[in-house]
Amino acid sequence: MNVTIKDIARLAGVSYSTVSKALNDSPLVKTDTRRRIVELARQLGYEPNLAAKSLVSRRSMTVGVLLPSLERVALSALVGRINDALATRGYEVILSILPPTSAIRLFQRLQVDGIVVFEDITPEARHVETVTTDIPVVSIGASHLVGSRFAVVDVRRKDALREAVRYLAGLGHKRIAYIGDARESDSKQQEKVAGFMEGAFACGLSAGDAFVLNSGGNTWRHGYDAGRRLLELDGRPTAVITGAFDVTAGLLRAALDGGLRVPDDLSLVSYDHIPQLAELDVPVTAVGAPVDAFGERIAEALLDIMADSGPIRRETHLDAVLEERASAVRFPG
Amino acid sequence: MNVTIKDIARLAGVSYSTVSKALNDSPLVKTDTRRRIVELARQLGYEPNLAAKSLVSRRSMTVGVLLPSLERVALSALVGRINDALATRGYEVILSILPPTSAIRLFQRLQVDGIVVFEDITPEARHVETVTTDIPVVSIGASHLVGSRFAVVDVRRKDALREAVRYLAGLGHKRIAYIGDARESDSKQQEKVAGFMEGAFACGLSAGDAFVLNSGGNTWRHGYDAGRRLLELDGRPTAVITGAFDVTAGLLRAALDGGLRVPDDLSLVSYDHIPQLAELDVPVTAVGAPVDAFGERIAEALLDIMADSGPIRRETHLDAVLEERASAVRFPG
DNA sequence: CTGAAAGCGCTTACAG
DNA sequence: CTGAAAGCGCTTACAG
Repeated sequence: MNVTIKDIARLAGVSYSTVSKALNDSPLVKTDTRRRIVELARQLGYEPNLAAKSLVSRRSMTVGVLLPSLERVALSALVGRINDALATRGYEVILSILPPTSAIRLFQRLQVDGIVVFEDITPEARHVETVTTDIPVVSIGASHLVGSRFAVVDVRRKDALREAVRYLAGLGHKRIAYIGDARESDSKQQEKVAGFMEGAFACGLSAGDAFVLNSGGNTWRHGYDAGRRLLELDGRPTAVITGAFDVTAGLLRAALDGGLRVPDDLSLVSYDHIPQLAELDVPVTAVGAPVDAFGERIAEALLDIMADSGPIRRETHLDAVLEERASAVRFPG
Repeated sequence: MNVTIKDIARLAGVSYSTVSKALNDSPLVKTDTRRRIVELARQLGYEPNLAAKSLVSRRSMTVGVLLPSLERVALSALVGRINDALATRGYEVILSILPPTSAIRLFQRLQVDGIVVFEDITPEARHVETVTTDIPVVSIGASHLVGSRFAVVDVRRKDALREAVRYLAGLGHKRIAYIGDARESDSKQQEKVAGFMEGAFACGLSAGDAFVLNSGGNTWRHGYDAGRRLLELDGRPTAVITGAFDVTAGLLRAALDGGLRVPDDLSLVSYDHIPQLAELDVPVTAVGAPVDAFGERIAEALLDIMADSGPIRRETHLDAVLEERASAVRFPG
């Protein structure tokens, strides 16, 4: 059997309510007593029973994160940040890879205080039956979940892509390609494509000079494959904007393997704003919401709606930031 | 506020203990009453409070899985199987990517009934302080966790690799390479290398004819990179054994991209026994513990030690199975 | 500053 | 077959 506050109380010769207070840093207990109790708890390897705590306090101090997989680097990074941000506020984070409906049900039973949903990777999930819940939910982008206490935190993707085009055009590039997942089923990917097109139009590029190469997905291998196709292209662009970190990594590898010099032969700007972009073979210029801020804002949004007990809906859109690195230069370089 | 059994009881005009029994399919309650209560619960969207359940029943019906990431396909597949196997027995599975010490502490607080640990991917974790727990733990391979109720479930990797060599030698191949993560820090990878060497020795291959190409890691890109190196090799092997699914996928792509025909120019056998191997560009012969059985055995081992209340330690080693597919043929083909 | 009491939502003997 | 009671481990007014 596990150690309980009653065990500690018996050994310390106090009542167990005093132990409870001591362990929760209540000012109501004498410093001396508290120290003794805390030390005893440590020695006994006491871990509070979250079930009991949550039952009486009506909060579990637990947040559930529903995610499709950890296959994308940028996603793993973001989950890590969310975890850190919530841990700072004393929340535990648990993950589930169950289908949305089951995951939400599990989270309800566990009485989590909040839920974070990544819709991003599973467009199929849209077909899943709608789940309604009173638990505060933060969704990254839109969601099929209908909650009465609901926030969307998202990145201004369009602006990000527009900014990337403007930046490269400003460096004198006239032929620019967007390479990323351009499947129509995923609205977020479509936003990036739209932003790219708008940016190209605004910069006076013609349809022939600014074009989209659909990688068909956002993994390393999609990027690598797209990179190989890029190498064989007639009239290769002088600059490329990639739609996600893993695509960038794969494409960069393909380009370097193919004998292309980056940035000399090809300038590169990547969507996703994570430190890993600086650690690639060539440090890559990033555009997007910086992951630290992104994770922080997700955590904040969740804590916000958790603090509020009434129904609430809000949206936060993070501004894109472009961070210059060595991967893009003036053309002709 | 969420719906509780008291709410249901009031609306149904019965005591809440009757509701509890009805909802738990107790034979002590009249079929008629039960049906009425169950229907009412459904209508109200009742979800049982796991905290309360776990507090009184002393079991949470929850299993924690501690994993470093979901980056490897074979690992994701295995986690999925474990989840299914445990769900069948009524257990919920929650994941954590916290550092081992923190994850175990969280699982203790959540009062999970069992823990599954994947040591595999993080050799660094060995340096982490040892964690002792009374919660039943199943580790895939050895672990730095010291529990009093502990089981190891693992694959006979050596045998698997030996079998792969024997199979290819039996097909007439004389030059065979093992390509996979051969870093010395990871004992599991070392086992595969050792099995390969033993198999080569037993089949009478010389050191020049059977060699190891260290991919330096087990991801797709490690496999792809190794595949490119393979293409440039003088005296290329006629058959290759790869050490993990993602390595196989990357290497196969590199080989096909490089103009090599599989299996005509190169026979291929992959470690890891997952259905995804059949879905690659060329269906690949697998050797290892079939993932269904693997997941099932992990779940069984955990349920076993969970059923037993005393201290217990046991090891299960799964036999490797070789499943023939189109990727390997007789040499000269 | 400390302790006794009530109660969180549930299950499970026990009595009827 | 149904209900009243005790209790799981904890927190939190409330009394002292």
